Amino acid sequence: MKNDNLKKSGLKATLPRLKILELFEKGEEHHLSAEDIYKKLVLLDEELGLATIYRVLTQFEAANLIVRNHFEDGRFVYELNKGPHHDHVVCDRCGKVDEFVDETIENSQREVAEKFGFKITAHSLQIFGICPKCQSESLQQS
Amino acid sequence: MKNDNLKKSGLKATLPRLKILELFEKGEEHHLSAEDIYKKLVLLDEELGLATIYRVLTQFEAANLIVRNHFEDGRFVYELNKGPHHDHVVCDRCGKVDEFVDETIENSQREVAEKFGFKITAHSLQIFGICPKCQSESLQQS
DNA sequence: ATGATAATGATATCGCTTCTCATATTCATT
DNA sequence: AATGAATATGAGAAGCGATATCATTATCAT
Ligand SMILES: [Zn+2]
Ligand SMILES: [Zn+2]
Ligand SMILES: [Zn+2]
Ligand SMILES: [Zn+2]
Repeated sequence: MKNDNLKKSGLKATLPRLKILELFEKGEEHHLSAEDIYKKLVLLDEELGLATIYRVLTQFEAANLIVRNHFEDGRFVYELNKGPHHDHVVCDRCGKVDEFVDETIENSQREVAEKFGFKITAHSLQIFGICPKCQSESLQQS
Repeated sequence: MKNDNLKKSGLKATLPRLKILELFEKGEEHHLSAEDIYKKLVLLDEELGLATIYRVLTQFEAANLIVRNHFEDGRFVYELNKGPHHDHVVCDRCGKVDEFVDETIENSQREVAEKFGFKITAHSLQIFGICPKCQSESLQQS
């Protein structure tokens, strides 16, 4: 039950938190910004204050329920934290996001950090490019 | 001569542009934000408008004179574009930045992009952690 | 049901960046 | 060197994502 999920994280089971968690678990879209969530809830006639959404996202991240990502478009997007860490391939044109896990890269990162004596806490890797669909669309234009 | 550098890029050799380029080439600090540049120029009694600095940085980047980076602290930093591409290791505590080049990672990224059919345009990789100096400082406290 | 504790939401504010537009500078041409 | 068309500058406003404030409301152990 969702209630328990929240309580295990030390968070009261409030309506806003349940709505937001539900949205993520419904999973129509994988990576959601605060604004995305706000708009989706408005459509469902479930309006929450934007401030609440920002707060809840921060709390969910601290509780490791969700993971925060920054795809260089000026805002943060969040996704449910299920399964192992992954990185992202992002289309410059349409915003499509693919996910990947690459142990070679992960290992090399650890080696780099070690070489500099850093105790690694996190990393952020995005590959930007043009997705197949957008490639074929530009061909048609020219 | 710096004038020619700018003209080759199709940019008029104006005072603001020369001052900013000079700051980068002096190289006291490697990664500079717009605000950093503004403050440094104020100290040198060479005040420019902040708007101009932002504009010039955008132009320099478009002209490939400088490279833009985002270290997840909410603003962009720029560095002179000399030599090959590199990525960054960033200290969460003090902000120290080390640079590295890792062909294994670069190659794996190309493979990932290929696997998804993306035509790669850029990537962004930062490793975050605690630098050696900050590690020893936390030891002393506890 | 009650009340202490914590959460919400409207709004103000923040920090970084971009936009606007009147003024000033650059630079090719005389 | 002076002229003028084209371009750049800078002060301030505005944009935008995110955070802070604070009076009101909801939660949940008792
Ligand atoms: Zn695309
Ligand atoms: Zn993801
Ligand atoms: Zn440090
Ligand atoms: Zn660098």
